[in-house]
Amino acid sequence: MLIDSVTIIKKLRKKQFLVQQGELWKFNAFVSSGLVKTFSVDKDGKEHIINFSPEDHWFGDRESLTNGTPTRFNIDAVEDSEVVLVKKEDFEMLCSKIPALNGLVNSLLQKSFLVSQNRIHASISLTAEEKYRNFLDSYPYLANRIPQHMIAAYLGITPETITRARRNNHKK
Amino acid sequence: MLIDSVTIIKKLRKKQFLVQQGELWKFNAFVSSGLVKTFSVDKDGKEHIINFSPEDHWFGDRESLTNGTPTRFNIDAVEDSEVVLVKKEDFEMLCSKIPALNGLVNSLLQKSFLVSQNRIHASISLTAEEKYRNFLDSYPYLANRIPQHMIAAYLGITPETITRARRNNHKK
DNA sequence: CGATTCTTTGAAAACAGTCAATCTGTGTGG
DNA sequence: CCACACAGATTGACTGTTTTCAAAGAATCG
Repeated sequence: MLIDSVTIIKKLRKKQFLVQQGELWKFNAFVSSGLVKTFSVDKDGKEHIINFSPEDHWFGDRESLTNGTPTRFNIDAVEDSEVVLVKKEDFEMLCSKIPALNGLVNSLLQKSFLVSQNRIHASISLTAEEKYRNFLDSYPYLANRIPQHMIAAYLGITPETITRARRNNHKK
Repeated sequence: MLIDSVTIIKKLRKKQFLVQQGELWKFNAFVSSGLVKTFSVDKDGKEHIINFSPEDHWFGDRESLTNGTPTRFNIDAVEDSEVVLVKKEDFEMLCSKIPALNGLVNSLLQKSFLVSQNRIHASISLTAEEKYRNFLDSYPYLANRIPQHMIAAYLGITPETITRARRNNHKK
């Protein structure tokens, strides 16, 4: 089958890297099961999480993919996962043979953009506590799959602050 | 001409609203001259700026446009501006008559997404001072057109913090 | 279990926000 | 052209939130 011939199935164990900063990223990627995260590591060794991608979500570094520049991010598995990779050229070939794919890509891109915009809005208008509660509201199905320190790294706050936010929330 | 027949030219004076929260946003919009900003106002009356759009940039609320929901944002003019509006239906008509437009839309969307992602990354990994310097580096041509308190509202920090960042920076 | 990873706690320090007053510059109307 | 008003920027003192650090406590997993 056409699609099968260009897909690469890859199993990742928890904590296994799919790509590391400095490498080139050449795929459109899809999580068929599990959960992967995209993150950077700063000079102090701290992780900053750009994105969580659970099953049925597309992911990858569009910047590296589009511009051919080395990626600034790492991608690894939060849980044991299975991902499907399609090389950029193969994906473009698919798009030309299956025009409807373009619409799909477009709507995914649009959704990603809206999600990003909401995250920005939360990021500039909420307190640390509110950011955490907002995360729980937005991703209730993820909250219990992701360790607290990773949620902290995603929100740009510390794990301790989350602990304290929970304590406060409990009292209410 | 085809395009002329569907464009609406609108002049905005500084501080004039183009749309306010709660209304429906039905356009694809382009700044031909000047500078507009998209922002929310919270319960304390504080502005949070989602985006600055200078000349030659597209803007609008894609969420309201796509989903037909009332917009959560306001858009007004930072400087006297001229904007070009194309109604959603007209724009779709143009897209069907000029297929190349779809590619343009897609690449604009992709660019917006990458910009958003960088902003998120800055937002979760930098200190207030670093965010300000990063803004100056990223948008040197905007920094002197936008009052400091608006840059603060864009970065999610206070104008006073920017003043102090400048003072520190000067000493170096 | 034993080891690792994750979370919680408390105390201190750093950071950024708030508030109120002052200073600066700009533009407008008399 | 001046004077005044207004918006924006700066300052300093203070407050409050968040981070940092180190230690101890859960929880999880091989």
